[in-house]
Amino acid sequence: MGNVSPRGHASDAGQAAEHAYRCIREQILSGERSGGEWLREDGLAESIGVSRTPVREALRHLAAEGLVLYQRNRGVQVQTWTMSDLNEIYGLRSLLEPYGCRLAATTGRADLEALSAMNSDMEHAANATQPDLDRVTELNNDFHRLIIDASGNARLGDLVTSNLQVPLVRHTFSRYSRSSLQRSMAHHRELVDALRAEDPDWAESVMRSHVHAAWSVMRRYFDKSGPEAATGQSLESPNQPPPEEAAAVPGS
Amino acid sequence: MGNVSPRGHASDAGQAAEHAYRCIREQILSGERSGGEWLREDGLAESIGVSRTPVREALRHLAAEGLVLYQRNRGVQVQTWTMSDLNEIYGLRSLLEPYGCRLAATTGRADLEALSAMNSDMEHAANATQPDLDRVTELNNDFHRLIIDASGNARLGDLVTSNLQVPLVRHTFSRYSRSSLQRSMAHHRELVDALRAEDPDWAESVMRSHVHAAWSVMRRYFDKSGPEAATGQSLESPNQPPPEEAAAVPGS
DNA sequence: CCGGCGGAGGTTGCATGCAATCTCTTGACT
DNA sequence: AGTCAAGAGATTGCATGCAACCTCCGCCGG
Repeated sequence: MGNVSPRGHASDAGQAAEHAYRCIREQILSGERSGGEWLREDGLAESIGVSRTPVREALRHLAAEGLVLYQRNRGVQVQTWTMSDLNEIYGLRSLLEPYGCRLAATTGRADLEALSAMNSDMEHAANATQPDLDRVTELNNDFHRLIIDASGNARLGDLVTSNLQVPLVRHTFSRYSRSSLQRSMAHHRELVDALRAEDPDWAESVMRSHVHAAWSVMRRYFDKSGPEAATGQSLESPNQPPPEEAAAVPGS
Repeated sequence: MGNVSPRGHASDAGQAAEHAYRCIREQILSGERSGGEWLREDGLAESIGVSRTPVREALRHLAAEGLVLYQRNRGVQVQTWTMSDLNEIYGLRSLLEPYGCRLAATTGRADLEALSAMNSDMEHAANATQPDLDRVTELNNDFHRLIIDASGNARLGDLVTSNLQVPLVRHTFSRYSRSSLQRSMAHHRELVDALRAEDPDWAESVMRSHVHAAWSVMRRYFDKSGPEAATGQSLESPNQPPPEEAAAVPGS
């Protein structure tokens, strides 16, 4: 992520506010902050080393992105993710990512060399005796980002990264079975081929399959483990505040 | 617009901040503030009657939505809209709105009575000897909003209203020819029928046609008049004769 | 035992003050 | 005349203080 939003509407504020925003966002996305947890302005300000003002701006920004829940005069808490949220987000991603991929195939603006290199690195990291899943995740994000940027529709990239982000995806690959992981890699290779062929239909189809496959993995995992695993609560301290019923919602 | 965002992530802040946000947003969307215009915190604060702090928060929010351009230590200015922006936004709307409409047809959660009533009102307002285009615009927005809300995907509505808004659409109907306006009304009636039939393909198709038709009108107008008209600069004059250029819009 | 009430503690909401940064003008120098 | 530089003015960035509000606990009355 550059210091400026892709389209250049530059929602980055001053240094302190921007720093606070990234810190808090990173903590939420990484699962360091569990769903439902209260984010106190004072505490965050002290831990980040700035005053409350930039922290407030960061929290507002995160609220606009839907990562935190704002409640007037009460504070903000980390958003909790239900099965319904997951379905909403993947439903939209399965629409937008293929669209971006289709556009990228028609513009031919994608850097195929870079994409190929990422895939190689990714496979290397995934197939090692001790797979480096964090590295895989990072490369995967970059891969998707590069394609969506190549679509030429800057708002599309903004939408996906700002409004359709879920903490879970950070640990997505730790939930993939070996075969699912291999299929994901195969999808990536096929995507590059489709882009090279400049075949919009092909590219779109592969990407749609790719997203749906990921969706399936998440759904299965979510069903088994419940929301608390998804929000990172179960990966936290042994004793955490009462889970606040995050309620498994009947799928949409 | 309720005082709470549809999904309930409640990005509404305190009274002053929320009020400032709505004031400024309204000024931008209505075209009262022209593209490129600088928005000074101090001036806005005084005109709204609050201090700079809530104004700053409002501006940050608007920056996240892409309505204003933030530049560090320099200030914010109203976003300028190019043909490319228009295409990006309508490209995404032509994807998301039909999707929402499809979902609404499957959930059957749409209030068909209300939609029908809106259509009647809309036609009445449009067919009067002196068409009330502001009223038509308002009803049209409500109509689309209701459908997208009925999709059951709350994020979808958020995305469209928060990230895919353009000042132009406020005056969209003043740019419609009589025949285009009639077609738009016909689309609306057909949409209700498709929803009543609970036919996802039909509903999706009609909505896609509907958005593409609007896109075409905007593109044509934009080409002729240039961006400065789109940002509201040229609409300041007291007398606004409905252009009524008899443009036979090429069907999608 | 249960429900309503009031005060204390804690947290956010907003206003204000000051420092940092940018812009624009003025002036001197080449 | 053109270019560069320095200073004044203006504007944002951030910190802090105080008021408003919410929550929670203890207390009283039924």
